[in-house]
Amino acid sequence: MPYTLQHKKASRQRILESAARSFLYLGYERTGINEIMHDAGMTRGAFYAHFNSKSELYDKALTYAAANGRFMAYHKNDKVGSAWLKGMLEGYLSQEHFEGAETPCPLAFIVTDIANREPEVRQTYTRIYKRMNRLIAHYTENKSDKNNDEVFALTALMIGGVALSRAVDDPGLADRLLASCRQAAVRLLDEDGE
Amino acid sequence: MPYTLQHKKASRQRILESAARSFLYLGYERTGINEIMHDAGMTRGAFYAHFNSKSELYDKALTYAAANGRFMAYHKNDKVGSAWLKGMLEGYLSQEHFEGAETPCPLAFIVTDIANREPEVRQTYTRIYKRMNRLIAHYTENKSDKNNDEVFALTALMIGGVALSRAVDDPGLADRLLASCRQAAVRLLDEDGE
DNA sequence: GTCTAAATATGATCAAGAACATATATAATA
DNA sequence: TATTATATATGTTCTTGATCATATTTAGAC
Repeated sequence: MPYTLQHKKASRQRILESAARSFLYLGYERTGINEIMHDAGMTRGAFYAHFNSKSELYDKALTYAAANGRFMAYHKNDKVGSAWLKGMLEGYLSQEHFEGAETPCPLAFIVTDIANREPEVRQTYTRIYKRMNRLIAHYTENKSDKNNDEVFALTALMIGGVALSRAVDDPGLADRLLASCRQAAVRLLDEDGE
Repeated sequence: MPYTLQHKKASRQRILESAARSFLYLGYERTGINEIMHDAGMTRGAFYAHFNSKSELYDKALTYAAANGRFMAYHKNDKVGSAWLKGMLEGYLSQEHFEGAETPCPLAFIVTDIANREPEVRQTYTRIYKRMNRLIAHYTENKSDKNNDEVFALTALMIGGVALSRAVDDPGLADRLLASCRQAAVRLLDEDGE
């Protein structure tokens, strides 16, 4: 048998990394297989030994980006309760996140692209979104036993804030709007805590 | 002189309408000049008598969509203060808005597409976004004379909520998250009012 | 009615990019 | 070292779509 299995796995990994970066920053249509493969140190032909289509790659890259993204990074640390929440908010609604973070949150970077993608992709996106909410709800420790739907507003605020700060032309405006979102997010959290 | 001037204006109008719809719902790359012109009752050749490029059309369609969009529609009614605000929120964060409204808000429908567009387009987007904030701030009537940056969080919540509800796979989830956003928005407003 | 300038239509060009088919290079095994 | 299965590379096809050049139609002016 040729080429060790880990060689192939490493190649696939590099493809996923470069695909995730490109898809998140340039969107679906503007990223090409050629460039992705070139960034991964290969040429286009090798692509089809790893994935069946561009759309499938998008799906896998989305999952990959979510697992390694800014948000999940915070999940790993050992803070608890509101300390975790505030730290996560600071990081998520930050300047570094929207401009050039290595691992941005796909939920925020490609919200608008998702509606036109294949059903599988939308399903993947939805799953990731649900997980994000579930995770935050866990840290919120809502006393009342009603559902945790308040979290939806918080995540919408986070995702909207980051997406907007990226869209907007004016860096100063981006900073101000992120600051405003941080404040509002904390306020929403404090109320829910009661 | 051939063709009356209003004839040309009417054609341009139809192009803008069909372009706005297509750009908002399908995004930049998935909408083609051919289809836009066909929807407007012409063929591609006629396009260049009205606009210089697809990118220029996008810019103009964005402005057009903003002027005729869901948000501006509410600006015209005669409600005042918090009545206006709550009505606007109900309409903006509504099911009809994210699924198939004739005139959706471009800020929410194409947030993520903007970062990769030409500078002129980003400038236009930013201008529209600023106007939205200014308008809401006007109705908020903030007592304190500090800046009105709290509005940024409100609009981020609105835009994020609508964008997410469109992305998500599950209509029930979309409804719940919109409801959550409506509640949170009102809460944010009530606090600012003090 | 004829003429003319501008609006619209048709045909052609050109580039980009996904997908595939075929070639080559690799590394484990015998 | 020869073999072989598989990873990667190269060349090609095909489609799509923006743009442009050239026709044709239109409605007002003479």
